[in-house]
Amino acid sequence: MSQNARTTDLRVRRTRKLLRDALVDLIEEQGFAALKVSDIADHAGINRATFYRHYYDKYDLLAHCMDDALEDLKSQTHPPLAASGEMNHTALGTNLVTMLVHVAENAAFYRVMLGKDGVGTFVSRLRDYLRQVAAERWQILATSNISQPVMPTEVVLNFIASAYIGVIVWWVDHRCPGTPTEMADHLLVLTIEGPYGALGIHPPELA
Amino acid sequence: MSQNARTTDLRVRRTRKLLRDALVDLIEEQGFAALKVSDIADHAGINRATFYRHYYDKYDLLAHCMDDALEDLKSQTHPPLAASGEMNHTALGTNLVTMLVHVAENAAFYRVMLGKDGVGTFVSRLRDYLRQVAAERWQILATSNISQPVMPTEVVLNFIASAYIGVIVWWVDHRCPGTPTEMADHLLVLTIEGPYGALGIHPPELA
Amino acid sequence: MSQNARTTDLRVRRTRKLLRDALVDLIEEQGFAALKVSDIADHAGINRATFYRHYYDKYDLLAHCMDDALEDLKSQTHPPLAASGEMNHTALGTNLVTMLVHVAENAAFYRVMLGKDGVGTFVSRLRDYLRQVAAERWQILATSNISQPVMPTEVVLNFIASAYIGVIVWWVDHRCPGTPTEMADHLLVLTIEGPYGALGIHPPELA
Amino acid sequence: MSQNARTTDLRVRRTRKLLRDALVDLIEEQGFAALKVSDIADHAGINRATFYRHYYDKYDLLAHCMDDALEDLKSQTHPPLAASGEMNHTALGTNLVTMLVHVAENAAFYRVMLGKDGVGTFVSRLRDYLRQVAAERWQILATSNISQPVMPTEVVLNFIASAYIGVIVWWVDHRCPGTPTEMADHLLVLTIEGPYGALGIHPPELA
DNA sequence: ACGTAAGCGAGACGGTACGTCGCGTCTTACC
DNA sequence: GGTAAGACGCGACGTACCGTCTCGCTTACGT
Repeated sequence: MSQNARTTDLRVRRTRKLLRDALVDLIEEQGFAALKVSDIADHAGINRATFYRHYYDKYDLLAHCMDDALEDLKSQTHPPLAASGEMNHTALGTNLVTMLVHVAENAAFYRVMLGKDGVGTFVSRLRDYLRQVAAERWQILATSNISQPVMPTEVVLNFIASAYIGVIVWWVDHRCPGTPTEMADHLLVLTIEGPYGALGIHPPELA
Repeated sequence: MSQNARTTDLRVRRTRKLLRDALVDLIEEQGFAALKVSDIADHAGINRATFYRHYYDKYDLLAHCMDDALEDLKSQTHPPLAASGEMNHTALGTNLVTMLVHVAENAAFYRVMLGKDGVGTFVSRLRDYLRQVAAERWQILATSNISQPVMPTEVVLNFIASAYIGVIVWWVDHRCPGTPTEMADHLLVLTIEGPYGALGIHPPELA
Repeated sequence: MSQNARTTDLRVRRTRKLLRDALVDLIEEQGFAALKVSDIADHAGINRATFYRHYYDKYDLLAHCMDDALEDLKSQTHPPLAASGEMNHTALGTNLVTMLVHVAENAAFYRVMLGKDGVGTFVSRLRDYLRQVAAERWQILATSNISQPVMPTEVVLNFIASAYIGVIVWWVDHRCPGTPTEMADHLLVLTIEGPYGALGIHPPELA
Repeated sequence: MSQNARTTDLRVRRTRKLLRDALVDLIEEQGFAALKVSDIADHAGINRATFYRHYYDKYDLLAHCMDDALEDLKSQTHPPLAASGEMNHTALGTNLVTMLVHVAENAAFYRVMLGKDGVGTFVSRLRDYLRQVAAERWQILATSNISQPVMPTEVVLNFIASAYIGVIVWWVDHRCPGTPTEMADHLLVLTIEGPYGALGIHPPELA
């Protein structure tokens, strides 16, 4: 159960991989809540008792899958800092593209985790991560672009993080139309110019 | 089980109300997944077998609670059409305020349904509703304010709907700071000027 | 529930009769153990709640049916005492015939109560009654026909009582072949000459 | 559930034995009808769910107990055929003794199964067996001892089989007074000379 | 390379919750 | 007052899935 770093036994690694793959397959078919441990074990061609040698329960298995995915995601994105310490707008866009590429590569997984009947916990964790990324970006901008915020920063960060997830959900649900780069552009426009701007609306009088 | 509108028997109505109240109470304490039917029945002071005379299972009970909440929400908001057929910006803001008041009144329910370990289905349904409202709004604006959209409308609608939910989640999780009117203002600013604008950032060059 | 003698209300008498008839009908079809109160009530065309106004449960109803039957049986048989105080062998045979006529008239009831999956309690009660009748007969005979018994009287009485029931069971199970008088003759022969004698076997040496 | 002959798993055999023993104990205390599966499981120190892994319900368990007992009984008695093909009266008596020894050894079981509130099915099965044994005996006698029967053989066989059961019931209910050999003698006398003969009555005139 | 400790399959078991059923009580309305 | 209709508390039912536990067999590892 320990998962202690670098388990080396081939059989163990094989078993765990089979189980994790089975999990994603089955969540897609039936949703996570409906899954039974025996389903997962059967689908993986693994004895049920063996499942318990590696994971406490299906939630534990899921958590490890989420860890893997988020670990992978985090390892590919880096702070958008220019050498000068200023905002590197290119890096910012690059990060978005990187993230969307990762999502596209694991489209089945994200569709399953974020969609209707998705896994609330994963949504939460992903949102937290996006918020944190946005916060870091804001930290950098704030130093160079001082201004008085008209609302709590937290509100804006939650707005952005959730909005991004909403777009990602739509994207994977529709089998990732367009390229990651195009989607990243859309997100940047939405972030900088706002939804109205993205729709081409230039509000006349309103505040 | 029939649930046929306007069940008249007082005992039946009483029983169902007790069960629905118990559900919300307990989701708050333990989360929905961890709930047992016997917990709900006990907390409601109802026999477990009686529970099954009214609902198939806890999911059915939950669905009815969601129906009630969304029904309530929808009945309070109305299309922001001016008499002239033009966009009524005042009505638009009023609708937002109305919605937030409703959320604040049912803060416990929304905190529970939308938060970490929330109920994916409810998030979906609420998002669908918000997207639909946004779509209607956009229909009205589109006729009077023609312009070429730079991205699929669907992307923007999902962006907005999810973003609103993200803000609502933050709001109820922090016990609804500020007034509904202030929050509605924030949302309008975020929608019209975008997150950067809301933070007071006026991006120099980026298009 | 009181059953107090001569309940006079016509509706009550009608309800009880319907229920008792329904009981016998249904025991025949499904056996007593498998019966539900609602089955009985339905078959009787009576509301289930009304059933409980008259009987505690199906066992109570059954007990009353058994009481009726045994009451009826007992009221028709009389001690086989001649005026002289001696055994009246004619009366003895007459009693048997009377009993068998009663059984034949209630064949369905006895078949149901005594047969495979019958009601143990009724078998017991009937056996007790037969044993008591046999004991009385023996009392009379014993005074006039002294002899040293070779085994406890109780053994013989149980032998006879059970044997009679066995024959009755066979008789009603085969739809009462022959006349009650013939059966009574058979029983008398079996009782007086014994099974071997009844089969025409005259054992050479034994005993 | 398979019960396939010679289940080899020690745990399975142990569990089934515990359950069967518990059943007999509890029938004695409360009667079969009043027993709950949970009572049996508790008394056996077995989880209720495990009960259902081995038996459909309490009736199934009972049936298996009856099978065991009758199997045991049958395996100990053998046809009373002399080498010459003639009736072996010694073997006949020996069989009776064997049977009564078996009954005495399982007195609790038989008291419970045959007594008041006994199990009708078991009484039936035992009676069928005794009738069959008697029939075989009669087959042998009939060839050597031709005579015209005065009543259907079936009547006599039922008479005997039921009578024997009646005596057995009395015997186990009174904690098996006397020796099996003595009881066997009584039964032989009753069978050959009849109840009147056993009581020392030599009926004067009646034919 | 090979003996041995491990991982594994099979399946019995204790346990908990499920959804159902039938009981017996009660209330309401009708006749 | 007797009855019909039906909600309800209660408790047992039989099932499903969980997580644990042997018990042998097989398989990769370490010397």
